[in-house]
Amino acid sequence: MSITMHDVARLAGVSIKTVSNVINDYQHIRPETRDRVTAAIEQLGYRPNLTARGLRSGRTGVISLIIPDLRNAYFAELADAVMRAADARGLSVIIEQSGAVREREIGLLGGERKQRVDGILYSPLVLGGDDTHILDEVDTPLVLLGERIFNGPTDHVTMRNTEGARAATDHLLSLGRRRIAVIGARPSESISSAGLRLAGYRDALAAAGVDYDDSLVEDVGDWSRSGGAAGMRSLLASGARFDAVLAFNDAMALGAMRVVQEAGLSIPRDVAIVGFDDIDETRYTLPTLTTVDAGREEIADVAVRFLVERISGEAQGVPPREHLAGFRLVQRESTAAE
Amino acid sequence: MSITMHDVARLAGVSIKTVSNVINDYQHIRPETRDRVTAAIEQLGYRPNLTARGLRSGRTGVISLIIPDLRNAYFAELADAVMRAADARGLSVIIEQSGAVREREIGLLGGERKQRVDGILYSPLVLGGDDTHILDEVDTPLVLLGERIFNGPTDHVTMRNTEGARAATDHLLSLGRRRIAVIGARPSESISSAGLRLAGYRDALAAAGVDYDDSLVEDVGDWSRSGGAAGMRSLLASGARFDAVLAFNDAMALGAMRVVQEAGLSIPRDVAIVGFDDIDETRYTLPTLTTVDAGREEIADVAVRFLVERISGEAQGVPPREHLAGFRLVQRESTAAE
DNA sequence: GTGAAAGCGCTAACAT
DNA sequence: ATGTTAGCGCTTTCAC
Repeated sequence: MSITMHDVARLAGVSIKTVSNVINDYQHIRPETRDRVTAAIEQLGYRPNLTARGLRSGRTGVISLIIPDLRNAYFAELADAVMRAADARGLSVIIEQSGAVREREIGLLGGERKQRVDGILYSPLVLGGDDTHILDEVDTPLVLLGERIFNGPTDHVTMRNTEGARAATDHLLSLGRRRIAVIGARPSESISSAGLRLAGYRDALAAAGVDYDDSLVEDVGDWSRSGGAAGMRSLLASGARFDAVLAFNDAMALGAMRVVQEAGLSIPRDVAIVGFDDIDETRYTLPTLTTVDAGREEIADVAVRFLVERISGEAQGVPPREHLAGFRLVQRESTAAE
Repeated sequence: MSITMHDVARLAGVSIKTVSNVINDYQHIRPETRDRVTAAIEQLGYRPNLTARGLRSGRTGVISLIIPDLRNAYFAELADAVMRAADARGLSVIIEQSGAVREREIGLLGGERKQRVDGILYSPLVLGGDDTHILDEVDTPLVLLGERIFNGPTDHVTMRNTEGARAATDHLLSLGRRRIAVIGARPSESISSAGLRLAGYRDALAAAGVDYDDSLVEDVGDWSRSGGAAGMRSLLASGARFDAVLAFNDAMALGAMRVVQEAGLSIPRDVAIVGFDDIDETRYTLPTLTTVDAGREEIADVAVRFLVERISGEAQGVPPREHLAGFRLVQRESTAAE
């Protein structure tokens, strides 16, 4: 059916080994032989069969990215960054959505399908520290993303959650705000985005001598727009007074922003708002949203690099690495000084 | 290294063919033999090697989805829908981003990488009708999405752009609005989302006896939030009077909405707004956005089905099919009656 | 510097 | 109903 190395070899009058050598840039080939082979490849429009190469070499040239949901802007942007980083190294990316369902999150690590990939970038949302052992049983190279699991058996790339939240809170404090509400806290969790960000918030308050008031801290189910909206409604209904809000992600910040505006309050005059993630959208809302860019690009670049180093064996024997990406507070209208 | 069929066969005391038969649900196997093999598979934790199967069968079990950019919410949601549809059929999806760059859009159809997939879902944004011949040269099964190319050599799944835009315009007219601005038009293009939607707008105006006024029609470069914002700024600066806006996608609608609000106008009182696409976000903005759900799920389902039928040969000889998904006007606050 | 041949793990003829 | 065998297209020893 399609053109194989044999066809090329025949046309060039060489053996298939020589064709293989040319394709793989083997050094010791006589230039004229190389030219003859190259010409034959050109003439026939030959393309190496990646499946056959994969069977022989054990590599597929594909990695997978396991995330909760592409409809979540943060993950869509992470996926974009990962695909660019992978592309730069000649890798394709299969995206698998776990839907933040525990069984799927675990199942995706074990199924047949992981056979199709050389390595996995794994961003769990449900799995926690108690599940670390699950990673031990994965024989495919894997780089962990996020903050659900620390000190696992694999490389890990994540962000400076605590420092980022602290910087965001410091910023609000610097505007003279003292009653800073939080949306998205999960007091029961310490090792999670929520827990780490809450710690940063508390650090900043403590350093400024402001008391922590848990009536200002909202636990919402879903880190979505509607979750943020619900959190804000609950805050308003509680009668608590506040002059600023730190939402633990941008989606919640935007949901909260809507409710604040509906309530007739002005942003930032009555309530200043800061989000987290720096999703694209935050530059176009009314008002634009101050947020923390937690280093998505860097996370993607380093994660892909770590994975490639594990796949190639370059990093063989190197103990699990941990990389914390840099962050940056992006100031926009939602916290503009008057 | 890993467990193969031979290992299973040896343990079960059968030949490797029998193991293959069991795995592939071949009918005529004695139940006890099947059980023995199944037990051996279980015991060894055997997983078939998909690469080897792929080499042998010529199928990879992977399809690719070529889209402009995952950071665009419409495409992120399309990708989500496609992945669900593919998942239901046991297929994995490789996403490739063209970045809406012509060379990449064409290049992705030809490179080595397409070898890794059984079929392609192709959603070009730059390629046009003049490029139809490019599709002729693709030997991999391909289903075309979008409205850049019609009557091409492949199956095509798209939406009812004209009818959707007409319904949206009819809705605005039914509210008594007569000066309906358009954002996102491209008067030079007739076969494109912009052209088809503009036609629907004009149809509705004509049917209602309202004159078409091209000072109300904004051509913006980018169908993004910032494009929509720029379009609205331009409209306001022009001094044109309008009491409604039809934006040709939701991102532009949201950008325009921001500018309208900044200008101190009320939505929907002063200006009613309708978007197109029904991205998730439109349910959470302030006000929520009336929009056209153009049948994204249906598009994904049908496209994957068409592709699978082409890959399997089921649809061999069937001439290129065209499917137009149903649409639905989703009424929300941005066009609420007072 | 190049060729011959083995075999990656599987499926599909063909046999039995 | 099950076993034998021959490749799928490539890379990789090992010769020469």
